[in-house]
Amino acid sequence: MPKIVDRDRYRKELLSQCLGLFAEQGYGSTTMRQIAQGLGVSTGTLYHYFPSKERILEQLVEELCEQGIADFFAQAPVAEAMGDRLRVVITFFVEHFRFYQQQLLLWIDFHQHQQRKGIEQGVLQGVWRRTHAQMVTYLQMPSAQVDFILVFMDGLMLQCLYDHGEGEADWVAQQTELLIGLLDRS
Amino acid sequence: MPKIVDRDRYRKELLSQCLGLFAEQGYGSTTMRQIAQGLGVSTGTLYHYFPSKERILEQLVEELCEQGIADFFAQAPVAEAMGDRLRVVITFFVEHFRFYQQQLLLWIDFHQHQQRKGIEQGVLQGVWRRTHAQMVTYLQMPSAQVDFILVFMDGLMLQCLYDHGEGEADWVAQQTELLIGLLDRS
Amino acid sequence: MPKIVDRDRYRKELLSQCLGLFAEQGYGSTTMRQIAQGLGVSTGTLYHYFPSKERILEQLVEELCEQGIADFFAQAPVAEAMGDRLRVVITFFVEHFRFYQQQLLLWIDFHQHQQRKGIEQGVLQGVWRRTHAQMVTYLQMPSAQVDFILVFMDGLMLQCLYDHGEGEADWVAQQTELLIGLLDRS
Amino acid sequence: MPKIVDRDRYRKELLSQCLGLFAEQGYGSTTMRQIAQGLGVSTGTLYHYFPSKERILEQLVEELCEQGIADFFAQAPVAEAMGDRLRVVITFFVEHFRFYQQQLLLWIDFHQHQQRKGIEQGVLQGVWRRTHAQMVTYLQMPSAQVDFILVFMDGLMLQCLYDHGEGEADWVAQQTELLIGLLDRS
DNA sequence: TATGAATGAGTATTCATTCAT
DNA sequence: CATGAATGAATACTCATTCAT
Repeated sequence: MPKIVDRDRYRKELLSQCLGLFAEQGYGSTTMRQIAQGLGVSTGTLYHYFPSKERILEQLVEELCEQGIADFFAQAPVAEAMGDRLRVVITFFVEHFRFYQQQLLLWIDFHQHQQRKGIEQGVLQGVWRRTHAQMVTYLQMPSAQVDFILVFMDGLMLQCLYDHGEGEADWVAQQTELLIGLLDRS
Repeated sequence: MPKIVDRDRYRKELLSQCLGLFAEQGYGSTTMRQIAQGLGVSTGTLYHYFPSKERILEQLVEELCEQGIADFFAQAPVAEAMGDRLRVVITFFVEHFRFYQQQLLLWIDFHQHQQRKGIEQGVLQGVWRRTHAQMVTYLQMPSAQVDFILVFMDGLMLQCLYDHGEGEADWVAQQTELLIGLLDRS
Repeated sequence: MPKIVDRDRYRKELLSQCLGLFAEQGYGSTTMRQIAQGLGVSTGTLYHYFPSKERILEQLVEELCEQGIADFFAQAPVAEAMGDRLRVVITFFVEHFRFYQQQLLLWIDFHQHQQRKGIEQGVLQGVWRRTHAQMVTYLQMPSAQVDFILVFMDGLMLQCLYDHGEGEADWVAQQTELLIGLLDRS
Repeated sequence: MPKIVDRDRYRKELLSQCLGLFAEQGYGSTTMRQIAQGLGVSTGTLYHYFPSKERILEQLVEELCEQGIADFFAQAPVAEAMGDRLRVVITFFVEHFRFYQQQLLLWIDFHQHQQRKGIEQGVLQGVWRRTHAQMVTYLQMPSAQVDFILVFMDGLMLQCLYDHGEGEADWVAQQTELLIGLLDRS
């Protein structure tokens, strides 16, 4: 039994390292050899833990969904004022910016992968809806406004992909403040 | 099999059709054969117009940059009130939603492609900055607010990628109204 | 009728220019486009005069055979002394050194081409035998010695392929003198 | 499917088998598939040992240079009389006739390959010069005469390419005897 | 369990050949 | 006749996957 736990733990460890690789190169342009090299193992070992390249992508998405917002609630304090709760969300988001950015890119790859295979986009839809529902619960704001916030944060990650090298943190702070300001006033 | 007279015109025609293909499958997962098939030509013809798959991506990005926002200004009426101008922008954006969405996906692919080749991200940075500058000119709003609008629209395109099948138009309308409302009040 | 003569004359003209191309790059590594470019015509025109790449090689070999030693006899004076006749041969050979060198390379290509197609080497054998016979007639020397001379000249062309850039002429003169000297003494 | 232990040894083994293939068909007309088939491996394995077709040719030439005349000296007895030493050389040459013939053809291919790439012919020049120098040392004959011998042997290999099927051995013997006779008398 | 050599189907690219103009 | 765009089979090369060690 402990053997299996270890194996699974290692598998997840490898999996999490794949996120960066896929985000950087794109799933389709990343070879199994590159992945193996990136993880510091041989291709043979890679195939011990994952049956195929396809399954790496799929398991990675599944894994991230499980985690997902869970991490946030495990740590997010309950705040009285809505403004405070919004700040909590944004602070958390900013602190894990790279991670969410990589996750975003992964979802795009996964989306294209599903499309290629002619599969319905149910998985990502589910992720998005669960995330949305949980944010509504936490923020206690109208659904449309929560959407607005999430959409904005997606856009923020995208923009940071190809611009704002040095001044990125400042720019993100400026933009998030703008968001908070606008929502406060409403 | 008619002899093409305007070689460059035809090249651009082919190029523009590549956008949809790359957006759907991702650059790395789209084969030259698929591209050729999608364009209704043979692989040989494809190579008659483009020296390599890589150059298709690069030329496509270059081509879209030239066009870029130019299309918008060619058609956008000058409005007195700032609110009207914002509506003009958003209406234009919504009307060309699919196109901008595909362009967004292409830029992500291009970004990863550049990263793979160890090239600086100057091209996309330039595109973004020019777009920003032109929107500032048109909207006559503070730079930060223009950023906010563009970021939001990016996020919108992303979200529509994997959700909102039927009710997409409504949802987009709701969200853009929210944006306009928030900015109006400020 | 004159039309045909013209066409044929032009075909031979093109053909003769192919010799240099094949000799330089090798038949297998020379593309039809390179040939066309080298001849200053389009690939379409090339196919007006030759049905296939293969046939260019074959026609070229055939053409050269017809010419072959004929050119020599058309010009070679009849000399009394055997030594003089040998000098005539060698002088002629040296004067057309590049041509014979290219022809040599062509024959090697042709030899490999025939082998690839599983064809007997009768053509080249025939060329060689006719050449030999004619040289015996002209030089009036024993068959074995004529062979010796021809073999030596083949070797000379080969060596000059990859050495003796500047001092080639001198070296060839030295070696041919050595040949004449050795044969004289016998 | 045994796991190869000595990677470099195996590489050289494969390499040496390429000589015959290139000599028979010519480098440009030999496909990687044919090579793989000829070596009894898959194309994948071929690329596991060689980065490109081009490099096979280049490595093959390099490898043969290293060996080169070394093999001769490893076995050649020291003879007193110059005539005896010449016989040793010629005997060795005749015994390895096919090998030298194939090497000759390879060098022609390599020469054309270098020319195609616009590279100076230094490699082959070097080989030839080293060979020449070593033969001068062994034979203790004047440089010009050694050249004469080597040139003659080159020519001999060439002639045997497209003639003398059955009676080849006899003819070679006759011609080499003629060479020895001529040089003896001088 | 881990390795990396081996495989061959699949990918990008080339090239002899055709054909509408 | 001449052209060069178009074709697709063939070529060089890659890469996910397997398997002996």
